[in-house]
Amino acid sequence: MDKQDYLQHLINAGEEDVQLTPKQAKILEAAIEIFAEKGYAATSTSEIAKKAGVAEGTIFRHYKTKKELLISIVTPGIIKLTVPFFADQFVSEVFKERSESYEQLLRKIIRNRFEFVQKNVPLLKIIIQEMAFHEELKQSFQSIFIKKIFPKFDEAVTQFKKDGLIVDYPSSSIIRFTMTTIIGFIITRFLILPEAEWDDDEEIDRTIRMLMHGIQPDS
Amino acid sequence: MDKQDYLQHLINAGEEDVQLTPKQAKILEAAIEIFAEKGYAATSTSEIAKKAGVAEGTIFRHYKTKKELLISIVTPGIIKLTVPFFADQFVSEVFKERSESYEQLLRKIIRNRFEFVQKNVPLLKIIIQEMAFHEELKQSFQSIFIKKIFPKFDEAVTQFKKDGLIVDYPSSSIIRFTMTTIIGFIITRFLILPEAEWDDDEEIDRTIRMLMHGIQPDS
DNA sequence: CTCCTAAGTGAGTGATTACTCACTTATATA
DNA sequence: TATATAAGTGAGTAATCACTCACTTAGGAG
Repeated sequence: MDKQDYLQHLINAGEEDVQLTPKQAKILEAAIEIFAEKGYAATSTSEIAKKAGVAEGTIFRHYKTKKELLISIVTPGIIKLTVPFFADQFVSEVFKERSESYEQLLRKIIRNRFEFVQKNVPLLKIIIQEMAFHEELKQSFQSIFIKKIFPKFDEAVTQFKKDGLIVDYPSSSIIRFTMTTIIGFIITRFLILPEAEWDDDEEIDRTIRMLMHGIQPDS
Repeated sequence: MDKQDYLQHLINAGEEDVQLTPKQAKILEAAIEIFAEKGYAATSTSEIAKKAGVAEGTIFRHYKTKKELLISIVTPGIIKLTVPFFADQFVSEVFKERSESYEQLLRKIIRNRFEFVQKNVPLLKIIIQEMAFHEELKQSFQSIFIKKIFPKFDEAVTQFKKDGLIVDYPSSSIIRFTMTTIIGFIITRFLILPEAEWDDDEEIDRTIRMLMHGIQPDS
């Protein structure tokens, strides 16, 4: 597989849940739940089988190893988490419509990813946890980030800087600050303090406003 | 143990490395390294013993269980990570010297924690990873945050708001934004992209400036 | 009905696991 | 010097692990 095909292959992986046996779907469902709760290494295949209501051998009929099961969960998960940045219309088009501001773009991104994470909290937990320990997963993500997300972000930021709409710092710093703000909010909202009372619309709005204007009073 | 003593007991835990046997120190050292690299659940006690150069039984002479070994690493780690917010002079005094701004306070915090993390990257990895799976650890941290960190932060933010030096949003939003910015930077710097080229002084300065003034151009 | 293949099963296996225990060695105190 | 206590050891153990395999069941093609 050459490098051109690599990302396409990854993307296709996002749709591979089409031809799943009912029992295979149950296995994935159970594995996601338990991996998220206890972590991959602390989860036994017998436990997954029990929760999925299948024999332990059935897991290995579909996945050669326990690790292959993890990968078949996380890799499509990474795709789905980052796919808005793949879709050409998402960043580039928004960026081309000059009427729209960087602030508008950020609002779209944060709302879009907020809703995705809301529906996929356990998946996000697994991705964050297991990327730290499995080199292949980290590299899948890094590859996507470097080839797809960063260039588009960079294109937009560079243009907005040129137009004098955002501050003239290095793009890498602006992108890092932007992403940690958005990701930090989403992680706080769903992983760290999911049970606090959140006015989501208000908080998204304030987060973007602080990102754009900082925490000094309006001048 | 009543609740008053609880935090004091946690703080004392930070100094318990005084009366350590040489072999016990080796065990802790080895465990920190391997836990950080492979995760607690994927690490065997035989592996720790081997790396520490001791017999496996020696580990259980000092720690009743493998989990007790983890706790005796992470709990003091949490203390050391958060202790600047305990120390009365750190936040409150800075806040009382009105000549100093919120920006100055943030610079002190970010520099101080930057240097601590720099010297304790594996420890930070373990804390982040294992808090997700061990309820006691999560609660230790939450207890410290709610009782010690948040109130002092809140006191400072409220005063600065009153003085018109920072924007009049809810303190919880300002604190969340401030913390995700600082933590996001430190995690990016040491865990996500440790091998990138960083001009640390410049980047700390820009991070605080973006935090204070946002990413719109200077007005 | 006869193949064929894929899906599903669960008892079985060798390796590894956290932890124990009877024992030795070292240190301190009386 | 005698004695007690703590530190250190490593062979041993029951439990659990990921994975295998001979087998059954189901469904579709000829």
